[in-house]
Amino acid sequence: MSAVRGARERARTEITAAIKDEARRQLADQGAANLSLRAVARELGMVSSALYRYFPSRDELLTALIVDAYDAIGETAEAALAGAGRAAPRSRWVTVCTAVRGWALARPHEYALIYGSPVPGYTAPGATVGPASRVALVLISIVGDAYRGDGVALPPVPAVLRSEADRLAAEIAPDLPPAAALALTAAWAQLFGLITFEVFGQFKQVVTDRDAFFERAADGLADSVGLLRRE
Amino acid sequence: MSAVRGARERARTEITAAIKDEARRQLADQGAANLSLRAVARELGMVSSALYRYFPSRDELLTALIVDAYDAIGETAEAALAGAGRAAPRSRWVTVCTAVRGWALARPHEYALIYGSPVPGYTAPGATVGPASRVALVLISIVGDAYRGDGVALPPVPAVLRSEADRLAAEIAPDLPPAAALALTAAWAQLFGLITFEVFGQFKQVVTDRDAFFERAADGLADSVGLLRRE
DNA sequence: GTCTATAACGAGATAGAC
DNA sequence: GTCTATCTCGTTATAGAC
Repeated sequence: MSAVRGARERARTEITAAIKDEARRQLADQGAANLSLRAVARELGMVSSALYRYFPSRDELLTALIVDAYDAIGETAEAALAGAGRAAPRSRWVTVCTAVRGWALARPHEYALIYGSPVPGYTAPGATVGPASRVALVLISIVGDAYRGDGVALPPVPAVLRSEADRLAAEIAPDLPPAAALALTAAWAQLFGLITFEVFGQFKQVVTDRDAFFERAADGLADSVGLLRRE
Repeated sequence: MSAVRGARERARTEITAAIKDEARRQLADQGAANLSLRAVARELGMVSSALYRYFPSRDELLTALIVDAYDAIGETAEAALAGAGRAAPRSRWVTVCTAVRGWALARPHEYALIYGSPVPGYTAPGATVGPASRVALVLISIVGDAYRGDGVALPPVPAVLRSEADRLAAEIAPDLPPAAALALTAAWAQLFGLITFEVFGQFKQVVTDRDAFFERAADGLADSVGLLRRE
């Protein structure tokens, strides 16, 4: 009984994975807006109605792909942080940024799914919020370490942003000073600006040595969140 | 004779504009990937083949929309710069950044067309390159002014990026020091990172006072390109 | 010459009967 | 699950109105 249950579960997992793999393949040449359950089914030799046993709608399949992508890029960031060991916060920052960029360049279509244009007619459910924040949490932890260590220098928060900065710090990083939480939020968006421009081709005929360029820019972002340069 | 020619020209211009307007409307609820010549024609009471008198293909229509969008955001930046008069470079920088952001927030779908995910199966022709650089040119001119004025402070360029920075400066801003050209390119991408996160909803439930947040972040970008803070 | 309309192609999606 | 009839699409050829 439980062996049967186990085999069934295993088959279900495998088929679910196959569906997502095929859907990811179609993301590449059709785009998320044109993801079609029927086409996925056809390519897998199934009939479209069979897919509904695994994903109740196209939107649910999309959500699964989005969650997977956020998880994958988040894991990449976490692994890079773990691999950076006891390096200085500034060095860990650059390592993590570079790893995130590497993931994006290797999987441009999955990157576009989570950081590109919203899919028309689709609104992300709450289930995507957690996975979506994993990269940010890694960045927060690095800056948090720095605040318990070397010390950090940041310009003061202007009066109009005092309450915003307080709220931000309270919600995302209670152990960070408000000025750092504010700077971190901006740096987070700016990091993905660099990656997006590269992945989406805006640097074509502009930046040639993109590895070095990115590392330098990520280093600059470390400045903006107050991570001290190694003496 | 020339009056007839004039009337024809006028009609042609009007219809071309109507086609683009309708296409833009469809961008909003269908997305660029699903822009349909037939649907545009139908909505305009024309037959699809008639559209080919105005746009030789669907991709050419897309290109026209992209060029229009780049031109519009570029003109917005140029107008903001002109309106900023003789203010300090740092203040002009923030003004231009804010104007660009304002355009993007007012026209999220056109923004997505030019700074969002690439349209599958479409490759932008060379004609988009010029309009695409107008915002960057405005930013370059501001920093250029600062270099002829107050003076600027930037960290030195690392050895690996020396030639990249030299080439960048030579190509985009011959009157700027290489370090500034490098920093400007990064700030350019980072600026659109901030805007993209806001337009695409990544700041939802994260940043609440987005006006003040953006102004502060744009101010930080001014730092990163070496514009001096007003004493 | 400039335009619009009709009709058609090949490909693909979709809805429903079976 | 399968089949079919009916939709969509981009694009082209062609004919005729102004």
